Amino acid sequence: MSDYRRITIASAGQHTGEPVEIAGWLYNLRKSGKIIFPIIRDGSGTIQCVGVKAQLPEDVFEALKNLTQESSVIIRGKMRAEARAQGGYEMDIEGAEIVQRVSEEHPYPITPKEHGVEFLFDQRHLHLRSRRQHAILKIRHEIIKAVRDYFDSNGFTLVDCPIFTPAACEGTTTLFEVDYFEDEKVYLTQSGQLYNEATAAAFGKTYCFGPTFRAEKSKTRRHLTEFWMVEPEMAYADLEDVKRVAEELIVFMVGRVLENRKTELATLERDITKLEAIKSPFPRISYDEAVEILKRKGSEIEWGGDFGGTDETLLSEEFDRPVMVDRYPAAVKAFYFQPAPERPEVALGVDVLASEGYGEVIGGGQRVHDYDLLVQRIKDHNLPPEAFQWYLDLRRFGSVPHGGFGMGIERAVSWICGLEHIRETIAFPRMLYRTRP
RNA sequence: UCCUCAGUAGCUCAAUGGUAGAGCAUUCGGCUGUUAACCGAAGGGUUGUAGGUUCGAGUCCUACCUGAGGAGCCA
Repeated sequence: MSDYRRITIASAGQHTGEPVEIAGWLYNLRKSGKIIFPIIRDGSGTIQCVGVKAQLPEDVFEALKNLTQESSVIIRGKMRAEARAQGGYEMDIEGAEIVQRVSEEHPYPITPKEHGVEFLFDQRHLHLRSRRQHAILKIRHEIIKAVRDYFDSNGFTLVDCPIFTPAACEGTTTLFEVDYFEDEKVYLTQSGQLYNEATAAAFGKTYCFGPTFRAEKSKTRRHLTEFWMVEPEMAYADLEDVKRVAEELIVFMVGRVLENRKTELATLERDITKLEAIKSPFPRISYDEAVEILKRKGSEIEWGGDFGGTDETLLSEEFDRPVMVDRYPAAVKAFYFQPAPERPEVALGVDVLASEGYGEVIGGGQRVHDYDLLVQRIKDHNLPPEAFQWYLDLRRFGSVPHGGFGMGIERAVSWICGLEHIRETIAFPRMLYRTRP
């Protein structure tokens, strides 16, 4: 058996004519009396193999012919270019070793036919093996790698933030509470931003990347209760710097996916031209202009209100690439946003709305750097000042203008993949009514 | 939390208030180029739960459970 070199299916084209073996699982099997066509997947791809009865030992042929879906198997043989095959290559079987046969008493539940959402997500641990889910998670991986490469090569230092946090920003109604030993309660983080402001003053440019938890009873195709967010923060930066970095990041990320994940995008039947349009510069409009556009398009929005999901969709329809909306009314934004100097009723915040109606993927802006103003803001929002002493310290000891943003990874994946629902963008989604498997 | 819709075989779905069915999956048989292969046969059911209306309920009514879509809130 040592004559056969182990290869991945993805590299099949580099090994035509060589004796090789692939180790994987039976994805599907078509058979026709004296010839069988097992399709094998190994995590790197799928390939159709061909077994001819006359050219194989009787026991090997029979074992393969009666193999059940998702049984693990090692196939040995030779790779061959084949125009008729999907992917362009086919493997002629010379031998096989069945590692574990799925029993017919408990067959693999996910058949090649259609299934409902509830069933598939109950079987999520197996669902991940299917072509479509595999493609999505490969693209997710590519996006995360691109995000990290972007920040790492632009002078940012990764400094991760705590998951357990004391009750702090934006009230406790959307926080998951956790018992922390005897008498103390802590909460699962909603954002690393406040901590990022501390690390930015230590490192200049930082980012954190980790899970985030929101106990919102949101039941829509855009929400998870546990999701991953990347949050950069920069010292000596203003709103324009934040917008520039957000735009560069998105362009870089989309470019990487187009460059390295064409196959996966094709599996998802993604319209590539929509992604190719995502180039600098992005349109930039103010909140005031956004409200005008929305009113013209029939929305009932009034100045001072936040955008609803349909408003975001209406806005993004106006553009072929993401649109940056800045200078929101201060009242709808969090306490830490810096007010516009010439017009304090608006905050120096920016949201990036993805194209094709996917809504907000990035939210951020410039933070309050003045001590007295921040104290006032904390009071105005009825927050307990004692909880923010360390945060106020940052305005005592060398305060500088600074800012950053957060990007939800799953929303970015959903948008780039062109998905209907965010639940497919993470291996094991946590939603309002789903915590299993 | 609110609004709308849906729960029937392992899965996807049919079934005027009148004997619960098909395709896929599984098993058996056939087929040397199949592409969600195909052809023949078999097994597989407390119709989400609890009440009610009716001679008779998968079907009509009530409550509950589970799920889906949407709203609000957000990334």
